[in-house]
Amino acid sequence: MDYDFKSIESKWQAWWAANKTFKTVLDNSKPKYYVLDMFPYPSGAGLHVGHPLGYIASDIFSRYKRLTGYNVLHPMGYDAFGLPAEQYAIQTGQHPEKTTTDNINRYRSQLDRIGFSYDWDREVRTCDPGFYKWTQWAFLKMFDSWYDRSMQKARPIACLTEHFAKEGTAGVDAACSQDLDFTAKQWNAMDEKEKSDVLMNYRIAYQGETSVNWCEGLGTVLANDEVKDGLSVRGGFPVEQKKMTQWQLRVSAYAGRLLDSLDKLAWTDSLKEMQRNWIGKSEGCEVVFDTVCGEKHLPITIFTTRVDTIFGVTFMVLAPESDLVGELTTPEQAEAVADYVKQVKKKTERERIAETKTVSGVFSGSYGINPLTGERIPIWISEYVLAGYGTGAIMAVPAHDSRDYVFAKTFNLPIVPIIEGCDVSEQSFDAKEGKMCNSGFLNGMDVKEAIERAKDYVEEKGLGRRKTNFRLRDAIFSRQRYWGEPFPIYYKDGIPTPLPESALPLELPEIESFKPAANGEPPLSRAKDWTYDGYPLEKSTMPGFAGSSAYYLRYMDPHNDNALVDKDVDAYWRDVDLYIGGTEHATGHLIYSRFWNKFLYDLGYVCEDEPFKKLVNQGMIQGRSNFVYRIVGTNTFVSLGLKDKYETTEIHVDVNIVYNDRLDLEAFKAWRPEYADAEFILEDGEYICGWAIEKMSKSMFNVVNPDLVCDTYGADTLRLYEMFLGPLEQSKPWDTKGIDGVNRFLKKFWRMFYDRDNWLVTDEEPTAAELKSLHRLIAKERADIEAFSFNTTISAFMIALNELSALKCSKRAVLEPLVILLSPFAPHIAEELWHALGHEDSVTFASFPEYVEAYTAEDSCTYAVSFNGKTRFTVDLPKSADKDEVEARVRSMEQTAKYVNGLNIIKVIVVPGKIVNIVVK
RNA sequence: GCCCGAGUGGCGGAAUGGUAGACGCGAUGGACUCAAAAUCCAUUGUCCCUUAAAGAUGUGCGGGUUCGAGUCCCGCCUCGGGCACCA
Repeated sequence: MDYDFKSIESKWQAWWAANKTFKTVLDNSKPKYYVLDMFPYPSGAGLHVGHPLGYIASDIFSRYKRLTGYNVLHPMGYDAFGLPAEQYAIQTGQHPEKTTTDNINRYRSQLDRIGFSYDWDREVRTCDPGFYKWTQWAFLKMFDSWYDRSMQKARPIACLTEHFAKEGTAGVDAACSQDLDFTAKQWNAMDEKEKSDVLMNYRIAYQGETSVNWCEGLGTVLANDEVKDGLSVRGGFPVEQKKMTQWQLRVSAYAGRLLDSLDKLAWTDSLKEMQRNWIGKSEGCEVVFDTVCGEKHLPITIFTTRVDTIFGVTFMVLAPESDLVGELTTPEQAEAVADYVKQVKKKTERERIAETKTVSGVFSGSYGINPLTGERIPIWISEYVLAGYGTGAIMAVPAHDSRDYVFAKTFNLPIVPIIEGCDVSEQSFDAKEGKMCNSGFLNGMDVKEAIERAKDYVEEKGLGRRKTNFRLRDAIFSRQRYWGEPFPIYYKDGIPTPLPESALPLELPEIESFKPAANGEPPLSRAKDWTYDGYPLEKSTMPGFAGSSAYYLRYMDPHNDNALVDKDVDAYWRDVDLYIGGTEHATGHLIYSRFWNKFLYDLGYVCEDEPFKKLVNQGMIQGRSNFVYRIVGTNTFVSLGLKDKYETTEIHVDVNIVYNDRLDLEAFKAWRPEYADAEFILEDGEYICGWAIEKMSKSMFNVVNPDLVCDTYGADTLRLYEMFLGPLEQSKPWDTKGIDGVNRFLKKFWRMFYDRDNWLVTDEEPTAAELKSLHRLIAKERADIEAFSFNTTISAFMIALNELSALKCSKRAVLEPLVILLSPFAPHIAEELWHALGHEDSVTFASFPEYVEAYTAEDSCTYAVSFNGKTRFTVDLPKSADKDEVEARVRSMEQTAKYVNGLNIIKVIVVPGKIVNIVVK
């Protein structure tokens, strides 16, 4: 009987589905293990071989964990709201729900062919009202919460209103958009609208005016991570800065905690570093500078991390968007300033990025007073200072900051060095090292010491205070789109009012066209009766990251209609033990999800404050494109090795008609009508194609569909091969070159059991050599899987199989454990053989075999053998050997005899466990 | 510019500081076959050499530590990724 993967794979896939083999239930008698994949956005293109890479790895790990006694939660679902479906809807008029469902079905059938052990009863779709009910619910909770900085947690807004009614803002330390100051009396005198406006300043989900990335092409605002180089990531439309009122999430309130708890996560250092950079903590100082604008005095606050350089301040700079610009511009400069501000506003984000090297700015006409020296310094306005960071105003120290330096050089402002011996004639001295000079009481101090001393001084004299700033901004949470979660908010007399929980889910209404409505209004303004209780409902929808922020919690309890997740269920599954996905979500989903989880944790809805304990980033699978070379002006194609003899054009050719870089000529002729009468110049009778590593995409004709691999080699081979390709984390090109190797391995494995029509397995006792192979493999597999080194696990399997097949070992006592060992990697063939061995239950429920120390122990250590101090060779000797035994062994070795041939051994020195030195003459 | 990560045969890639190149692909030779496919066996870093033995050399470059370095340290080069006026 041959290894017939087709019938085996479809048979067991059907059997698993019928028996619900992978159904997971809460089981307090077993330890839990939660393995999660980043759920896919079901795009119209379907899966290519790169997508399943992480899914295969997580599936192997899930199956392995089940074999080692864990109750494993391993679910899958779809991130189904989003722009592409909507763009497609706008172009074709098809309802996004329909295309999304179609795409999901396609994904599902592709996933099913690979033999994943998902519990499909737990599937979630973010566009399903039963799911987005809980996205909306979480939003309502955020709307109804504020962040108490003194307690470092989110609390119900009711606590805050109570406090306001009694004491006003006194004693409130809240994360807010703007520092407010009012008394209880003032608060109590406010009307509904005023109170609503005040509370917006504190809510965790709030509405506020902000400078947003407006994308005209898409008709919506975008988050920073949806914009790259001034273009939208989806669609590549230009993006400009615009002030708009938008729903936002006060993610910035959590910046400190998001940063601190990174330390306890088992994520890669590079990913943690990315998040650290994104959060961007900088510890410094706010300092108040008095300013003189004509007759007017106006104190302005700046932020700096280098207070120590305050004696080197020679000017100040305001961001063009800063409110202070208006206040500090003198009449003489008014026109110049207005021109400049107008000019800056006109520029798109893209142009601003492109022009970072050119320096621009204008003098405001006002002066600041250095609080330490009393010196009068000019105040400038320049776009190199950002309105959104710090206070939008800086003190400039050109001698020790490269940006200030360039500015000073351009506008001829003085440069005063305050660190001994530094040369600032060509460039600034930015390093935090050296001794201070020209700096009053700081003179002679080391820079690091001076920073601390200066901060103390500023605080003692009441000139400012220590301050930690973060780069992390609040997340803009509304999108002017249709295909997303509606906000559970209506406007009662203009006051944003939350829907009652009982009204959730607020379902997306049907509309006729998905285009933005007139004057930039969101598509939902086309909906009839988009009202609640007679009042208009919010018309924007939530962004893509809303639905993906807490989906891992919903998998725990997907059918619960009364809670996002039941308390007891959450207490069992707790958090994701292993999360597998790409690095592209480092500063998007993975930040928002952590924020969302911490918020739910603060309110007591979940029991862990971090959602993803361990995170593994699978690399990207790149495409390997193939080229043919057409001789210019002909329909003749020349093979790679001969192409330099002709003038040729390089043309992408479908990789599916190329095998090991050899072109299938007939398939090529059939590929496109214009090639039907193509002619070829071959080398050695073959057409060799050129190749290049590129992104896997339709336009490069390098997309490899996993279905095709399943057809030709089977899912087990696909799974093994994707893992065998190299380390999981590494990006690598898809190249089918080596796939025959793992396929051969499976065939060979099969032949241990079947020889044509004969069942070979016997009940004989295995020999010591056979047991050695088996037990070494078990030990290796356990260690390697735990370390996510799947490629070496497969190598070890191949070695063991070669050894055992050389021994013609078809003994049940050896093969049965081998089947279990193979089952995480190649579940179909393992299931087939497991049943052939007489088991009725799935191999899923078997136990991972134990290894016996005696067969696996490494009991030798390596000695370096040297002659007169020069090492000649090394030798492995038993660890147990004593000094004399080692000496005797080494003296008797053939190699020793070779090196001392014709010489006398004077003395042998043995350093236990390390060196044997033989002194010769 | 700043912060990570990586450089090993024809290729993908292995190597707790201890025989570099495991395992796989490819290639070459052979067995089986009318033939092919499949399968099996052998060889396969480079150089010197007709071949072999034997040797030399060899993990991006230059130094260092060590009896011993792909691995650790210092200084470069190249490639990949992230951030990018964040004061």
